[in-house]
Amino acid sequence: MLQKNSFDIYKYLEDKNLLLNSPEYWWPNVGTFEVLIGTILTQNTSWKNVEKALENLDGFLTLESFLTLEEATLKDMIKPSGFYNQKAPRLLQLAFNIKKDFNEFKNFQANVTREWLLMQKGIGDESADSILCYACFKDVMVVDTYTKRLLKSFNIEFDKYSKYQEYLEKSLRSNLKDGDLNLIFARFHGMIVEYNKEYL
DNA sequence: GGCCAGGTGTAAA
DNA sequence: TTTACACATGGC
Repeated sequence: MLQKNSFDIYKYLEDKNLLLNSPEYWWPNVGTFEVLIGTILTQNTSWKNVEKALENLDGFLTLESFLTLEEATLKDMIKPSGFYNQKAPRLLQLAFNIKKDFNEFKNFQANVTREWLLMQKGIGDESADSILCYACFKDVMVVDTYTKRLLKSFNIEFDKYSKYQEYLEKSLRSNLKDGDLNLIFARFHGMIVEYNKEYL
């Protein structure tokens, strides 16, 4: 039996023009500290609720300004995104550790590793990869609920996150090795999300 | 009113 | 190593 590879799926999604009216990157404000906040706030939470929280955080979405927030204030601001009692201290600890280990956000972007991210409380596989892809522009493919649901619709399932990621990245790396892989992975992820909203 | 959403950490088997 | 559960709001 012939099994689809991820490049087949990529082309299938491309033909549907799912990102026709979207900016280059589907995640808002890529390459900024705000991406880290959004990544943690959206854990098991709809993006609509995250948007409300991000609006409340207006003016505090840089590393330096975020670090001036009191935990109680932050909890109140991110309340719409849920799980605020655990997200608030985790976000502050993350910001503190970035300051401590990298001093500036741009040094974090250039030098952070997946291992460093996974040591942070509140960052697991998916959040680490979202940060690497959308905040640091690394060539990494994010695996989320949408991704798994799409693959399942093609009868493709794995038992571990890393196997999903390997499946997704492998044939794109070999077929599109001369392209901007970061942007390709980001758009692939974006198309997967839009496909879910439209068809699944 | 119940179920789900762009997961993660922890405790118990 | 796997499984179960807590975390919490807002939309449908």
